[in-house]
Amino acid sequence: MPRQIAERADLLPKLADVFRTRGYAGASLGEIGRATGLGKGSLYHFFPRGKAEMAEAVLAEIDAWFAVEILGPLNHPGDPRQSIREMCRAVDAHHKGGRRVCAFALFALDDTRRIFATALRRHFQVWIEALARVLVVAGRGPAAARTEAVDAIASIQGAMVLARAADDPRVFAGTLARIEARLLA
Amino acid sequence: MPRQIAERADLLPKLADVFRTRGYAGASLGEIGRATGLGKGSLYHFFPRGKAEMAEAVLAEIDAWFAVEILGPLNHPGDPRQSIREMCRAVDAHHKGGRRVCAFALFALDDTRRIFATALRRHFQVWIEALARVLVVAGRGPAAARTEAVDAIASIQGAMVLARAADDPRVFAGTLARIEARLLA
DNA sequence: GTCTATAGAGTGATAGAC
DNA sequence: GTCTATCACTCTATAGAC
Repeated sequence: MPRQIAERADLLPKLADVFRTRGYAGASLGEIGRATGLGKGSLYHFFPRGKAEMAEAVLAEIDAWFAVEILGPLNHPGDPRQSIREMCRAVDAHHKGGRRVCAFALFALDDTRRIFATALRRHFQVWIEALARVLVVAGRGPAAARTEAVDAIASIQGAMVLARAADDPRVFAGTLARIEARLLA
Repeated sequence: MPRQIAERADLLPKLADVFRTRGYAGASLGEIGRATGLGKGSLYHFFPRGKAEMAEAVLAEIDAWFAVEILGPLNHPGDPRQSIREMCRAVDAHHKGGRRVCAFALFALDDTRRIFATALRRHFQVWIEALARVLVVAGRGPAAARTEAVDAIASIQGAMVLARAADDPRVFAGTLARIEARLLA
């Protein structure tokens, strides 16, 4: 069947699922092949550099989603409180209410982070800076805005850790609600 | 000559190092053998159930350390502010100032968490409850103490994620200092 | 014929189990 | 050390679109 059955873009959500559940080291090509329904030939056709390129593409796609859904509201001029509300709604959607981890957080914790160091650094840096700018518009001083942004984003990541450890997504939802309340205060 | 050169207890710190840097799936027996200087035969002598038993032993050893260094001060009757200060000092030591991840957080994020679900749930639950009790002694209401404990511990975990992503341990130190200040407020 | 998407046998290396 | 299974990956073959 030589006709185009799969497109690279269609593969990315399935790849993301595998990396999110297994981690980078734990995601085997066998599992990836099963999840996508593709043989190794097809996978290497789309991603000539193999697993590393697949994970890069997944991170890039998440970043593209972030640019629209998270950074978009934050960079949009207007009511900073509205930007914060939209960010928190998007964060909840991204994490499926505490049931889905962020691949960036997952990759950051083990030595997978060395492979994707640049993407990891930029992802969180851009987010922190965008949130800090909104907090300045909302009336914080520049230094306080920066630390508050760091702490809010750290809390989001940590809430996912606790929710997964407790096997209870509500831990994430509860913490996210308090983060939003504090940012809006 | 089967003379006893290694003891199981002496292996645990080295095993912990491997699991912390590679993750559970990424930690191979080859790497573990290299780190411990032991052959596979010796490893299976000490841990008949293989890699899973090694990781269990590592988590149990961390929990034992936690019981003394973190839960000890929290459960010790006396000045709650002093308990909080000692907890934060122990947390900083445990994470080597942001340079070392917590194996529980690492295991919680991917599907390794299913293997160690009970240990993960209990680890954070016990910590949250002990910190919440201290906050009640410090004057918070029971519900506020509980949410504040959850948020503080989530922030600690998330600060490690950000510190690793930024490749800058100071991110952890800064956030931990602010967590301590808020708990003491 | 060329190009692209596919399948999968086959590579050596290495995995975990014993 | 020895075992088998599986790893990431390579390569050949092939079927259709042009």
